[in-house]
Amino acid sequence: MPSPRVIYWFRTDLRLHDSPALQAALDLEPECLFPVWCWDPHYVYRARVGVNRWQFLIDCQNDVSKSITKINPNSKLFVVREAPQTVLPKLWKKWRITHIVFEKDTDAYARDRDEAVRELARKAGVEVIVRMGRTLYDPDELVRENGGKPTMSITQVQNAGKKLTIPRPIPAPTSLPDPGDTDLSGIEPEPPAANPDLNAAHRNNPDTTYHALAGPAGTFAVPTLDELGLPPATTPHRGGEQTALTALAAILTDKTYTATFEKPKTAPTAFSPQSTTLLSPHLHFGSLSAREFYWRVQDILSAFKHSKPSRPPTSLTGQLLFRDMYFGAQAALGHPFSQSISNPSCRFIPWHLPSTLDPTTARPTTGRYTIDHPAAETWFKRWKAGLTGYPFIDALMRQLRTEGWIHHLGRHAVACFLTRGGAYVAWERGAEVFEEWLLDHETACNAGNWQWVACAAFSGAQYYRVYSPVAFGRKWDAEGVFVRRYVPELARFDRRFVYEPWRAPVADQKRWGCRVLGDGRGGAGGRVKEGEGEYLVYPKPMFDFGERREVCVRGLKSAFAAGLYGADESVVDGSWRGRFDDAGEGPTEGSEGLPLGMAEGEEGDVDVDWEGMSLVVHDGGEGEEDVAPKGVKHQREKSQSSLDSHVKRSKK
DNA sequence: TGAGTAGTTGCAGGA
DNA sequence: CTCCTGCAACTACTC
Repeated sequence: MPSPRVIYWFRTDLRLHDSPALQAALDLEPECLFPVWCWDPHYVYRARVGVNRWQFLIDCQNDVSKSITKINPNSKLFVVREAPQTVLPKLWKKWRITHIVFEKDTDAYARDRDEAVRELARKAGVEVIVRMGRTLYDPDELVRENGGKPTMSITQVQNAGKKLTIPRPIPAPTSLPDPGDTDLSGIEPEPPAANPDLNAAHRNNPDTTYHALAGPAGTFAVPTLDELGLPPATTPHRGGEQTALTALAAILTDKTYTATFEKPKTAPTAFSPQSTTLLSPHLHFGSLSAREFYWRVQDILSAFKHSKPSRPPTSLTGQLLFRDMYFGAQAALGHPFSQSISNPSCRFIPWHLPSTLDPTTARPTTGRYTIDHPAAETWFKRWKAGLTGYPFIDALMRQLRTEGWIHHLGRHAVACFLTRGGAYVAWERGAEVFEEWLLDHETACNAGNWQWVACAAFSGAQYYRVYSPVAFGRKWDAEGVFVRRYVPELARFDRRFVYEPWRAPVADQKRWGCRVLGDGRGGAGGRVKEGEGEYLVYPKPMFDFGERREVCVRGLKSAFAAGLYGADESVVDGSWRGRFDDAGEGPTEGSEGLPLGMAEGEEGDVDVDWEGMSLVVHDGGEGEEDVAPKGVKHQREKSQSSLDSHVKRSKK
């Protein structure tokens, strides 16, 4: 029996600590170990990945490569620039590989990819070894213990979890075998088709990462943003296992914070520092193991005697259980989990801007949607641009775009506003924007949380509980420090008006340097001349929130009464229209409609553009300055005194 | 079984 | 600061 020659295939497990799959590779006692990353065109062109998430991925790859080299100077992360489905068989042959080892991934695309690789390995006589390390539980086992059903509530996860164990973390290896000869001569590269490129809008230059299989210098180097044709990242949040472990250690040093953490009590307006751990991007890329996080928190809880520790679901460990819940839901439902139509657990609600489905696959891979309602299209564009005219919403959207992370409750506020609490736009439109901009984008968690907030699935049923774009932010940050930081146009506004600047008298607006005018087309940082003065411009609210709230609640009420789900025949074939009357918001033109995904109408593109997209609001040589007024504390403060009925509520 | 209760994260007003 | 109520009223879970 010859000694094993092993490819360890890194994917979303960019770490050396607590990697059961890496351990399994080492347990083979291989003659040589090739740590490989396949630069997958699916991620480069077909997933929505903004520049900040690319930066985070590259950080993680460089860090894990450095860590490998530290243990064995002859080794590193070998980035091979081709699809795994085509390049791995060539590597097996060339490098005389006997085994391929990787971490299990239950994402819908990953399952398809890995199944293809397994089949190719079988044909090539290469043994495949897979271990789960991405979540607390193996999602398939969690589903099995949940009666084979998708995990749709935290109670189900907790009950199913009782029959399973969360493995203790395993230490990082202290030695790694040499890789073998990594010669690629004779291998025919197969560069991918770049079209469609869902990330084309981000690129200044064409992507060149596929020009050579082992990179421009033939060194298997991690590609750069420059090679991707992308401008520099704007996020301050950085990736890498070392960064993650340092951040985790710093958090756990504060035992009271760790043991008494209650998510709903953390402020979405805190930004320096933020009120939560910001470890989610590391969980996504695997630069931190969820199990390592879980057990290190759990051990602190066990020893904590000062006061009552928090418990799931609000505690830190509870946050990890929610992650497993979404993974379990996706593991059971597959591709339909991240879409509305054909998703059996997603309540059907006739949102505006529905996805255009690919007729052959019934999946929304077209990247397009139907503009059934022109105003909704404008609302969606303004929401994405951070120009809704509601400062709290705009601050969050600008923070999301520039930094790649916003607090969970901030995500709720903007998601509610786009869907059931304002614009009545399909949650998939919002999920696509989050996919593009979030560092921690995780298909399962993103699709799941959007369905939750939109009241389409999970615990989301109390649709009459609507986040106010004015009151919610003010509850946490009465001074508006957060809004002033991310919407600097309003930096000088009085605290009474910073969440609703359109109410400020014109004389005050002028005194504070910003006029509330128009619909945002001038963009953030636009200016207007009036008389002697020149002022910044911030848009008026794009709709009356009180009115929209009423319309949305009525729409949800009729959708709940109809009781339809995404996989119902009438939803898939379009005959659902007959079940709604015009009282509900939505495309309700009667029973004549085409199937929803193929509805007629002008088509929109997900890469919306709005002139206000330039978010950097520095102007005329003043340079960057901290826009938060000096001396303002940014703790949680409450104001109940100045609520002069923020937006009128109309009863139609 | 069916009634009662709880549900990580609403708002406004009040004690 | 916490807790309560009315608003209108959904679903899952428990016993």
